[in-house]
Amino acid sequence: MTRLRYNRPVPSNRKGSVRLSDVAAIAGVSLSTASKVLNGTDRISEATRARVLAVAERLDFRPNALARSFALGRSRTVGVLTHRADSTFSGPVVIGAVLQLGRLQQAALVFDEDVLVHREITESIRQFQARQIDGLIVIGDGHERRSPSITHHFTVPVTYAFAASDHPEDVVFLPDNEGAGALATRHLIERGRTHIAHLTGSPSSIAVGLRERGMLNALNEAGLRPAAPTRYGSWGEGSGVKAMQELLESGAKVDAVFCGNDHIARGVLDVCEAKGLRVPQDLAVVGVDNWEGIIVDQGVRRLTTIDLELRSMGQLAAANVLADDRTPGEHYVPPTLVLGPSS
Amino acid sequence: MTRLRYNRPVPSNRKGSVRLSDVAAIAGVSLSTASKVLNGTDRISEATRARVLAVAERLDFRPNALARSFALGRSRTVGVLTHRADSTFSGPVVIGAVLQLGRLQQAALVFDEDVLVHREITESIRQFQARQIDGLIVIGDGHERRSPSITHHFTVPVTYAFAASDHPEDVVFLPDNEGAGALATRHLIERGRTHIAHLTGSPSSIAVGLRERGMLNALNEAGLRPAAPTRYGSWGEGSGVKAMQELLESGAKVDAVFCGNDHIARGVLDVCEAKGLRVPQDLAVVGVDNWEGIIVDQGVRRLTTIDLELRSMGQLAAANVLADDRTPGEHYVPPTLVLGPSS
DNA sequence: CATGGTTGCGAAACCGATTTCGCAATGGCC
DNA sequence: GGCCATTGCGAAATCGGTTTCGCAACCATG
Repeated sequence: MTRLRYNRPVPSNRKGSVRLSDVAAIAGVSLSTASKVLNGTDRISEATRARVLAVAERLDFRPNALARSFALGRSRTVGVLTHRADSTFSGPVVIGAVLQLGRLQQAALVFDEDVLVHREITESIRQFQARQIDGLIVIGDGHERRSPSITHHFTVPVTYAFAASDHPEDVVFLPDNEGAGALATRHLIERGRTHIAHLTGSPSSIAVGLRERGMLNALNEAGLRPAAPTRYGSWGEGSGVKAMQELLESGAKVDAVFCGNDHIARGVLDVCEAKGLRVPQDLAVVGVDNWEGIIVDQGVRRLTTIDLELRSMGQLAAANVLADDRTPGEHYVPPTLVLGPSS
Repeated sequence: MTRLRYNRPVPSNRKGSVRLSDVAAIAGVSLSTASKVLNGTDRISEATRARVLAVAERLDFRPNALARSFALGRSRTVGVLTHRADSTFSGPVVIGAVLQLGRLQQAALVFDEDVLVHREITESIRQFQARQIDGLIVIGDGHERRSPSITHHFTVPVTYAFAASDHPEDVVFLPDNEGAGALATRHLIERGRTHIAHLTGSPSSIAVGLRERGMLNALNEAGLRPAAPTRYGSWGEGSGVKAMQELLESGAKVDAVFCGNDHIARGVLDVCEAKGLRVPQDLAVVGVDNWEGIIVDQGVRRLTTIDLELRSMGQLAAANVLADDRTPGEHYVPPTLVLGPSS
């Protein structure tokens, strides 16, 4: 009767994990052969392949990612450079990017720089280089300024999101403000509205101009014209109240308003309630940003709104930076319509 | 006249980067000595140290992080396991954690699991192990359920945030709901209020119970009692409207209300406006969540509110998982008071 | 049968750091 | 002067994979 052979773990490792050499030894092949089998490179006979795979499976072999990275020179880590990631709108972009990276088995090394110094090598850039990142995602703050291009500091792909870069060959993902304006307007037209006004924020904002253009395009397609001159203001609820009151006082015939954001739209709703205007029967209202979607889980949705798909933008940027075909230039992320009771 | 010696790069590397061996060769020391100088280990004469450091500086030597990780067996990567990271409240926690990790030069490998199967080895866990993460942060969804403890699957530290684990020795960071209730109430008392009511969400929520207790404690300290029985409801604005109307109809004397969240508080504000109650003179209002702070950049703040500091929670969890002293048990993140015009 | 190409696999170099161990020189002490 | 401990430094092993190169066996072709 033979002595029971206990299930002694195979490796004599420091961490007790199974190494490729363990697999090779047990399968009776060389290290190189085992490696080739696992990676599918080079020609290997079907018999050997099967044997190695079986042993690897049995030992639950998991290649040491650190050794692999070292040998390949690829870190499976992507740098993410944010510009005030704690701002309201950047958050979803960062989350979208980081989650997508996770799905692609890539770690994210996220640095938040207060200022992006133009074309200068910052400490963050040096860190990224030292860490041998496989790619870099630069996430802006969604404002109008172009980010300084830092692509030339890297040999790995760099993708920009939520702020244009100042180099035309860079790959950039941006919200489609023009599309948002068109989407909102077409929706209102489909709902039978023909007298549509635009109440929005600061006229100096490029985004405002683009949404305006999108709206005008959609109106033109339908042979319509704006029901009233666009009213500019600030981005707060109070501004929406004021703009709506003035619009009503102007006596213009209006059956729908496209609002620059959801705050303004809320202000409009408040005025409607105060004045006894029924929404959407008397006036349809569409906002932008979908923050009811962000904030409200249990709350009641009051608004139809345009979601600029910031999370998708981060997701697309992450997928892009690791992709093979990266078309240079600015890519616009299609917005979506979120239906609510206001239209 | 000697020929000009061009600034030929030193290394014969594949990536053209400076290796430690380059530094050592030029400084005229061995690889090991150079390594010891750079890491401060072992005894080295001042002269050699200075020489090596000077050369390293001159060549702009940056150690290859991949080789370093491999040799040390530490990946400088922390796993982050989220449970629906796109939910409203988890987002800030994830952002806080990821940014803090970046500050600590650690990459984040973020996996989002739809379900955390109790104590089972999921594919995510296997991936984390294969990637040799240096630590793991488990971020819950802020709901009441305890996350299943997965600490035993890892040899590296595991820290939980935003959901208790079901193992008492785990390190857990949670919002301080009791503290939030107390903070809000003390603030109202300091403002001279003595008739304080509580309008909140579902009575089955543990968070609600804790906030209630915090409020009662603070009232007791001041020798006060609630101005009215707590009114429960849902978490939406409509619920706040209803509760406030009922409170007024009940005839109770009330000069302040503590609301379960900012939606409810908004509903209360609306009722006040409709009934001609001045805020804060006739009625002070405090909410919870500070979503005006999250959402509004330009908007006008209407509410005083309690910020549960979710971002800080992520930050603390990240710092903790890499720290040396990790006290087991549940740690409560102190909430902050955000002053607004409603109190 | 000679030749040349293909197939299957292994030995060894390599990636770039850290770390162990040992040697020689130096210094202190009796 | 003799002995031992300390100091300063280098040779070589190590981490665990990937990859190059070459060898031997086999096959097909003329």
